[in-house]
Amino acid sequence: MSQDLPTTSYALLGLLDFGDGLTGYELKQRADATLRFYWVSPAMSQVYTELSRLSRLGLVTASDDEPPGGRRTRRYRITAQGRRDLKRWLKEAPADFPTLKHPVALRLLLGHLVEPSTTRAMMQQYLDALDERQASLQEVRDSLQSGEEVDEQFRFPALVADWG
Amino acid sequence: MSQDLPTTSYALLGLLDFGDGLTGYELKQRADATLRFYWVSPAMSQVYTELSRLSRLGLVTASDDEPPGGRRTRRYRITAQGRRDLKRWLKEAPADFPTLKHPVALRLLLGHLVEPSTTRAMMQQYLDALDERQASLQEVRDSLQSGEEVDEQFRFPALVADWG
DNA sequence: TCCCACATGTAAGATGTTACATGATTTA
DNA sequence: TAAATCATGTAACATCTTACATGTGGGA
Repeated sequence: MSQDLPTTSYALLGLLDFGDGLTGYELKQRADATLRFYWVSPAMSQVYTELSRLSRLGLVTASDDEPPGGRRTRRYRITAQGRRDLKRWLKEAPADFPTLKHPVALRLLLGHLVEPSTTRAMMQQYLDALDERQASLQEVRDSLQSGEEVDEQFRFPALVADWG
Repeated sequence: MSQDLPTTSYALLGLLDFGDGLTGYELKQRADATLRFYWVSPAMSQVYTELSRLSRLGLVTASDDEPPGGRRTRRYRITAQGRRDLKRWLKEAPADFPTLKHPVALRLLLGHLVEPSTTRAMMQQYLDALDERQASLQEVRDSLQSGEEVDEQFRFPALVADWG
């Protein structure tokens, strides 16, 4: 019990900790809304696999709701053990470096291979998409009130925006 | 021929394009020195697997150097086909968003679970490590002269430094 | 009635890591 | 002479994605 899990597991566990009693589907939505800005938002199917692992390890409990003639849903809650393990991980895991995968920067570096116009077109495409993303981030921001988190979430995309 | 490859393949191909005739070992070093700032630097073993794939696809050629009684080395060069495919990728691939995996930010978000002192300790650890990283980045910077690339490379860690 | 959002999973496959295995050359 | 660096790979495994399969409920 309580071996080391991948960071994604702890991230999901953490999301469950302040939004208790979620379905896998809802959890994925939370992940898309928050996690994606400083971690990867796992695919739907991975959320389910992760949840069944956490359940197997006793870090979450599942409650089966199958109302007569209704739709089957399964709600997950973090257990005391889960909270314990999560805290332990927060304390003990080393402060790893952020990993950035920036395809646009990569291609900019290789830009000497193609005509400047192509690179410009790519950047334009990127900036357009950025605008959309910023808008969606704004929504997330509006939906929160606690100051601290927002700062952190906002920082990265703001910096990326700088880039243009 | 010339299907789509993962971004990492093109990244390595690109590195080969301006540092021709490298061994797998050297390629890995280049990747560590430059790629890691805006992409992941693949593990040694993956570099070799990737090179044999690229070789199989005809995008690179390998020259076997086995001097009598000496150490076996294999140097890789990008082919015309490889350069063509790389250019095609630079032109056609969509301008994907950067992906950030930021364990420290993640744990900051979950910080309410542990005592502030623990969080502070983690941040301190992180900042210390950042200092080292900045120093190593400075080296890379010094070893280059062309202005453009440096800017891009420098941007991210500088922003991360902001964070403290 | 048709489509979209909700809801849950399985299977196959790609990507990428760590551990293992081996050996030569250089430097302290 | 011992350790670090150079050099190349294989095997096992973990992570994560896409495609597939299935079905309910609500709204246009």
